[in-house]
Formats: sequence, C-alpha cells, structure tokens
Amino acid sequence: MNIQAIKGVKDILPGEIEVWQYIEDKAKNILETYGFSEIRVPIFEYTELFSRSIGETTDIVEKEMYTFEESAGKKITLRPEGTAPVVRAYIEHQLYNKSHITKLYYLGPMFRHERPQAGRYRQFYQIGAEALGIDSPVLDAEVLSMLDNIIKELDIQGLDLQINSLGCKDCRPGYREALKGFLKDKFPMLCENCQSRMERNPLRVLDCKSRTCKEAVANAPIIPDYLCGHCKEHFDKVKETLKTLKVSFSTNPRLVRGLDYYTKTTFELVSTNLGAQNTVAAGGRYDGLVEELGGPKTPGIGFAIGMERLASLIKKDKFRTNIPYIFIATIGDEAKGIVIPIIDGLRKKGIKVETDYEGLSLKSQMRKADKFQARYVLIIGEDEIKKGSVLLRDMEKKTQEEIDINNLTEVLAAKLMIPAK
RNA sequence: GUGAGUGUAGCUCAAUUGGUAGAGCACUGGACUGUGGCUCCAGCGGUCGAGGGUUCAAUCCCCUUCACUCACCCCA
Repeated sequence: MNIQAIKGVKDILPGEIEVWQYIEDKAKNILETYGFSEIRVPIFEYTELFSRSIGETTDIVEKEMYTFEESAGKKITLRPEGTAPVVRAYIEHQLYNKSHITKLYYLGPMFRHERPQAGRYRQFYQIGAEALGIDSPVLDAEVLSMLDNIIKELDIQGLDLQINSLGCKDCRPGYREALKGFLKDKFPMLCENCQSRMERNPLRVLDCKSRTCKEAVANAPIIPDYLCGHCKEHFDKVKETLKTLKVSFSTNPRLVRGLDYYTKTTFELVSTNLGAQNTVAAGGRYDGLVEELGGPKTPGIGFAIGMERLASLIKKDKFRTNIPYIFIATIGDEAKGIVIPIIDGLRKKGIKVETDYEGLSLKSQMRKADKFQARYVLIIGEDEIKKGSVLLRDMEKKTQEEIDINNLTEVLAAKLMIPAK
C-alpha cells in the first residue's frame, strides 16, 4: 500500500458512521431543546486567537498546534479546540447585542499534533456547547444537566461527573501563592516537568500523575478553602441545583483544566470503560475570555464532548447499514436492458433498489440479495419478458408471485407502504 | 518527544529448533440447465512490512528502517 492516511487520523467507514449519526441526532435534539442553536465556524483561525485564549504556557499552544504561514506572513492555525473560534464569532458579529444570553453549539474536527493512542487522535471531533452572557450558577447546573441528559439518552454507563471550582481573578492568585509556598518545600519530590511548572502554572502540579508528585500534593492546600465569598456561594449554588435536578456528581478539589481561560466551575466527565484517555467530555466557566479577546465583559460557560471516545462507548449491534428494500435479479442481456428504466423509476419513487452489474448466476444474485438483507427480490428472465410480467419474491416469507410489469411500482409502493406522489 | 509490543492471503490468525507457507471467514463456480440464508466440493488469492547482513539456503538469526498499537506526556 503506497499512500495511506496521515498518522493519528482515521476514516469513519459505513458500519461505524451510523453510530456517529445516531449520537449527532440525539445530541442536536437535546441541545436545541435547551435553546442552543448551531454555529459553524472555520476550522482555521489566526494563531493569535488560540495563543491568547488557551494560554501561551499550555502544551497545546507550545507544541501541539498545526500552524502554517500565509503569504502575507500572518500565521494561521488549524483549530485545536472550539471555544475560542465561537467566542471570536460572538464578538465579531456582536451577538451580545441581540440578546442577553446567547446559546451556541458546534460540531466538527479539531486538530492537535500529539502522539496518537487509544482515544487520542490528531484530528478528532467534538460536539461543544457555549452559553454566553449570564453568570448565574443555575445556568452552570443547567448546562451540566444537559450534558447528563445527552449521555442518559445515549444510554452510556460507567461515567463519573467530577466538578470543581477554580475561583476567579480575585481569589485564584491567593490560592496560587499558597500552593506555591507549599510546593517549595516539596520541590525535590516533584517530577522534572512539575518543577518547571511550579513558576509558570503551579495548579497543574495538582493533577500530575507521577507517583511522587501525587504524594507531594497529598496534603496541599485545596482550592475550595481559598474561594472568595462570591465564588464559594456560586459553587454551593451549582451543587445545590445539581441535586435538585438529580444529576449525580462528585467533587474533585484537584480537578484542574488544561486551558488558561477557565474560572469558577470546571468539570470532567470520566469513563471507567476507556483506556488512559478516559475523559469523554469536559468544560467549565470562562468569565474573562470574551473581554480578553476584545469583546465586552461577558461571562460564559461551555463544554466539549469527544466524539471518538463517546462513540467507542456505544454498543454497535443495534445499528444497520443502508439496506435496500428490493434487489433486482436478471437472467440474460435483454432483461438487464429492460431493468434499467425500472430501477430508475423505483428510485425516483423513493424505493431503495440494488441489482447485479457483473452478470452473476441467478443463484449468486439471490445470495447477494440475501447479503444485502433485501426484503423483496424482483426476478426478470426470458419467460417473464415474454409474458410481460415479473416475479416478486418475498425473502422473509419465501413466497413469490407473478405480477404484471405495468403494475409494478404500484404493487411495490403498496407493499412497502410508500405514499403515492 | 520517550518507552514497550506487533507487522504472514481482502479480514482474523497459525506454522517452520533456518530447507521459500496453512486454516477459518470473505469472494467466485458447482452439487441444485432460472431461485437466498444450512451442508459438501472446487477455485481464486501471499514481493511472509521494506532494505541490508550472516548462511549452501532466511518468513525465522543479526543490523537498519518504515508502519501500526498501547503507555508516558498531554487532553476531548
């Protein structure tokens, strides 16, 4: 094989795509019930949009973006996530002037240059939702409840919704300093990575998986103890509303998200049935992002679902590929010719038809019809041509009848209960 | 970027202490001159990932390389 797909990307073939379509249908339905409207934004943006929103010191910006230069010298990046482009569009089209709250959802591919592994691809698909304009904790809970509904609708088990609060620009610095002070004593215990992270982004040390780092932060100060009154009240209200909505969750004071723009409520939906990459969906509040990107001071909250990960959790047995209603079997060249306009006519009536193009024996054509799981087979040979009729075989009942070729579409439409046009 | 594992027929996998490969599924035909799902028979199908080395001889041993997979890292 000479040319193959680029490392870390994959084709979604018939047989698997049905699962994706199913997820998309269900998710769109629920999103729209909650008042979210679809937005489609480009898959590339000026690099600056991502470096400013995601954060210069994050791995995504530092080493995972697909960036190239335009002729003018401006740098362009294939989007590594969806929130920044949506917020950019929100500002650019001044959607904040149309309504106090703007609820948007998107779905499409994201790109990150990472080493591929189970559940991690270089082009991966997300369904995301963003609610902009309101900072009420009730909205946070509603967004989480919506996510919960989506996974319940898809009947996915073994998921744990973990939530935390990262505080705001008033209380986070205090916590950050307290954590840094604590980590200073533990410095020798930290992994190389975390030692360098201490100055730049100490919160990330909290969810490092290295054993010694885990030990080091075991008694570290936790964020909830440092939240300001406003943030604490907000977080309490989120939890209270989640209980009212009967959304089960667990709090994880060590939950830190990778992107810089998160504030207050953050969350992850983690599966026990996946490999190392077990986060199915994640998100949080980002009250400073719109302003940071040049818009008016506007709060926001959102999440993204990883399609590949979600799809791998869905039982595939209930999905079937495109099944034709009718298979047309022919015997002889004359029959093959006669059948061409018949097939065309049936298809124009909306009846799915398949036939043989290879000159197979009748036996093989029957086998093929069976493989297609066709409900009926139309058999046309020399005898039928002479009589001006066709044989219609019911594959399930194993019966067949002879019908006048002129009544064919009517008879089929009646059998298949297709309304006349 | 680092580490480990795996590359043999379209697919899933065997085998040979080194003597150039086999099964199941799939596909095609036949048993059943024009009728499916079961059965039986036959056929089709392989540069044994690629390149080099050792050897009389390499799919097997050695080196290099490529690809895939999983994990670290990171994250959806």
